[in-house]
Amino acid sequence: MSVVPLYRLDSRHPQAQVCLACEVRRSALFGALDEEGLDRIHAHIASLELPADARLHALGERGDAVYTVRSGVLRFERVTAHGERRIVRLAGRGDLVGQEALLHRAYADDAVACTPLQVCRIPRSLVEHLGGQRAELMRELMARWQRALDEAEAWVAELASGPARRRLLALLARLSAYGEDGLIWMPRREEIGAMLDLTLETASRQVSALRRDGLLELLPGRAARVDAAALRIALSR
Amino acid sequence: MSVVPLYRLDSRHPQAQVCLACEVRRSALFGALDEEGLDRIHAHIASLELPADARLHALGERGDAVYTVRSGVLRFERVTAHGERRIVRLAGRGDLVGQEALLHRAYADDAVACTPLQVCRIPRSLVEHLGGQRAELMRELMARWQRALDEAEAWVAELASGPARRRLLALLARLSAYGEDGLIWMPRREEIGAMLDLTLETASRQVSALRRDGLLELLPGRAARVDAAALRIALSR
DNA sequence: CGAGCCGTTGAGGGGATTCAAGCTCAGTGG
DNA sequence: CCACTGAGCTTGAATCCCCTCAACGGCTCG
Repeated sequence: MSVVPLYRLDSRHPQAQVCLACEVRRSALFGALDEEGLDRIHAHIASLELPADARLHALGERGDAVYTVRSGVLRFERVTAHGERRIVRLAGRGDLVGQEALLHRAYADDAVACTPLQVCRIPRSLVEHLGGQRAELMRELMARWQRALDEAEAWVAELASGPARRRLLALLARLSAYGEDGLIWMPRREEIGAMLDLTLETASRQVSALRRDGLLELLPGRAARVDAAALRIALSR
Repeated sequence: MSVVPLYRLDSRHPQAQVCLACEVRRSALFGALDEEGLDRIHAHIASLELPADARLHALGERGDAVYTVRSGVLRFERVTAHGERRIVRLAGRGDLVGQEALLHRAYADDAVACTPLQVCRIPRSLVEHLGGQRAELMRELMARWQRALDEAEAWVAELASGPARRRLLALLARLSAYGEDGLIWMPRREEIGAMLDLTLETASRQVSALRRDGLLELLPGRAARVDAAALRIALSR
């Protein structure tokens, strides 16, 4: 895990320059702050880069920071009462990760990078400090909480029901939303199983079927290209 | 839907008396407020009672209030991209419902009473007004958001995976948490199907099997009694 | 009393799992 | 250089669980 401290990149507005220039500013947590607000953020935010399969935080751990995703995809995993690993949610650019830290609570699941990941680490103390003064920040926080809830509910509705083929199609549709023009992160078969509640063999068979149908093209290095138009058609019946 | 306005129950502390006396105060949204804080809440909170199967709010609707559950169980429903109704989450005493209203957003799902339901209706304006002054209220709000997220993730992990019998056992375990000493709300078979992604026939067969095993006893009027000890044992293998 | 809703149970078929073998490919070391 | 190894993926065959289609019973209500 490589850490890039963001302070002192500019002597006058140390963090401000970085956050203003941030590629995800409009969708990021501090997008709600004006320049003056950003000016108060000094050396508190750090940019992290994680390789794929690295863990951002662990279930049961008590953290003191939340993260916003600048680029990449990450997954939230838990172990069920019966000892099976299940992936319960994904997050991508602009999403907030590890909100439990704001409540002084242990993280509810493992957060693991799917792709190489860039995140901003925001200490709880900073949020608490700014939160008191800036109502927009609280609003933005609540909006992100709601987005996560929505994602989790949509997961139940779309990815956890119906036959295997449709579940996989729905998963590819979600992954497409994180990628660019059809280029997606392609999970391992065992991971597909953990997301859709299938065995890895069934996942493999379904992937093969979509490849035969020309809907999906596997690329080297855990990537793939999906035919967005064909995907929509396949999903609609 | 019967509405009981809560103002003027006491001339000096109109709402305060009610909220202080509230049976769920410790776990309710305004439990974080002290007496002085409660004193500022005048005629703004109303107590509602809904019969079973009544809708508290509808998907797509823009509301201007959130609700806290005082008693009863309610469910959140959505229609999938393929037109099937799915139940994605449950809420019970102390849970917050309709948070989308705080963000000026449309509700993300239907909220329907499972049992006769008592809720407090809290206007958005009240939360906005108090939220600026009282940081504890914001904390309490965030905690409830996180609880909902946790519930949704647990739903994915526990109720949406494994064989039908285990899913039903997991569902009964959750329902037991809402009820008292084994007395639970017993969903219709079709509703069990909508929660666990099963057909109503399969749900019925599994219910029958649990009855034969002495784990579950059906009572008149959509109620049932579960053997908590036997349930734990059955779940653990 | 018939209509409709809800629940139960049966028979048959289909889709997912299980068990198993073989494949590709990258890394390792003889 | 190439066999050796192990991880990930694919495919086949048999089994099993759940779905589909169907019939029927209890109950409420017009």
